Amino acid sequence: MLTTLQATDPGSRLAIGAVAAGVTQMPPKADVLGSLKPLAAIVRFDRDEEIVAQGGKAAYCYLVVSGCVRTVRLSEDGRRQVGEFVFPGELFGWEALDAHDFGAEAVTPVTLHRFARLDFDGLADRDHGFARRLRELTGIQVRAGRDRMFRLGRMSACERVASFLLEMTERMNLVDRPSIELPMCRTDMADYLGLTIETVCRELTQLRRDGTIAVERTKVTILDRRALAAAGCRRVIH
Amino acid sequence: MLTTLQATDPGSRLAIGAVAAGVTQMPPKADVLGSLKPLAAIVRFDRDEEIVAQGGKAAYCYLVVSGCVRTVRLSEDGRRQVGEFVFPGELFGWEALDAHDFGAEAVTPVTLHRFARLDFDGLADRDHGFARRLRELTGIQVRAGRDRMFRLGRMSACERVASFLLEMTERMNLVDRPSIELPMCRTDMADYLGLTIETVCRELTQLRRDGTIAVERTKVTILDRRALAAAGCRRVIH
DNA sequence: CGGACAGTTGAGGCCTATCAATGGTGGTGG
DNA sequence: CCACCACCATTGATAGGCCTCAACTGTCCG
Repeated sequence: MLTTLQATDPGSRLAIGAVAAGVTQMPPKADVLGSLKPLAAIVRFDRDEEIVAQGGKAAYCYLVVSGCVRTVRLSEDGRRQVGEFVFPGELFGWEALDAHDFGAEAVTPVTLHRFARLDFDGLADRDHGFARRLRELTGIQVRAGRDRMFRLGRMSACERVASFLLEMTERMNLVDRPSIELPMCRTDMADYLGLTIETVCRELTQLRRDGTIAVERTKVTILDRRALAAAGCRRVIH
Repeated sequence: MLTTLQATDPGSRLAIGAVAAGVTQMPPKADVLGSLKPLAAIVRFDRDEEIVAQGGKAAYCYLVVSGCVRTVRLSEDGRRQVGEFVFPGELFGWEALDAHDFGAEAVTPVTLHRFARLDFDGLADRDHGFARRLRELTGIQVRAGRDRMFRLGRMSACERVASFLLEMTERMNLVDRPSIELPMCRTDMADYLGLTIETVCRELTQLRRDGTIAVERTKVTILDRRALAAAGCRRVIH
């Protein structure tokens, strides 16, 4: 509406287009926490272990050192939504209010730095740079959330899966490499994308048959990145 | 956040349940901006007027004084996603990075306070309280985004519409009153909920036939709040 | 009055969920 | 070492929810 999309130079238009197409922004692997590190406890969790409980008191937040974490919400009737996957160098749990609205679980064995939220806020009060980077991080997180909103609200299954694969290559810093090892199982992918496992499988198969990717269990090789980026338009004819 | 709200009493667990059911949290109508107000410019926009362009440079952010604003993303093929509706007392545009990933348009005639992002950041540097409230606001925004994510990814059309109506009564501070005047048209609702206008209509009709609500154009009266809260389970049998 | 527009309702089709069965892999214990 | 089991992934058949296309109504406004 009101498409006076005036201007904003041609470039930015394209950039947004890319985002809308599912290429989500990647958080900078900044050491946001520099001066906080001495206060960190190192904690480890096994695969599928619960790190924070949904509804649990938000006493700590975490920085992923190695491995992969998922945040999850489970509704009473068993429906499950994965909020996000968290990769090394990224934070989670710091934006909670009093309680964690999403739980967190280890997708793979993980090593984490754990910070007391009190220390966290204290540092933000003392250190403007830290507070500023925190606000920047906020922007990144909110933006990522909006990308996912578009994906869930307006993308077909095929597009969701294709954009997911592209997102993962970015998130895992493997843009230049064709092959990625997905840490999460199909169920996690499905609950992240708002689909069923079966549909995720079928779309992967479809992309494989098209010669766009190769799949063997958790390893996905992107054979044709351009086609993957364009994927999904096949079925959505407007 | 971290505001010694550490009273994770039994209630908070329930609260999460309610959130998962689609009752989103309402941002506090705090005057977050106290000391910034002198720097604000007052701006007005007519219905459907563009306030910030999608992809536009993020020079300003806004506080809604009166009226309602929607944030929108438009993809190249015309698909549209409404990111959020912004009501009086709430901010938008402050979390942008370099450019606005969503545009903003006036749903109704609106009056806004406009702030330069630079002033905004400057104040955050000087005023810990402001910075802290900003972080708190972040948490609220991220949480609301997650609620919508669950809605878009895991809720049926009926549930989405029902939870939307409940969200609006909360957002507009009309929880106690049965009748609300929705400021937005069906198209906006549909693009917010990831549905089509027709489906939104049909679900409203269904709720009306059930005796749960009464509808006349933009005015919706909630006849049976309990039934509305439970709505949608009808079609999702697990 | 007529035209534009938002909202509503109906018919039909597609996309995705559901139900079900099979194949493959890893772990465990005989 | 291999049988067995549990679990994940894949594929097929079918059903159903939501979208698409279309027609109609009511309202506003020139």
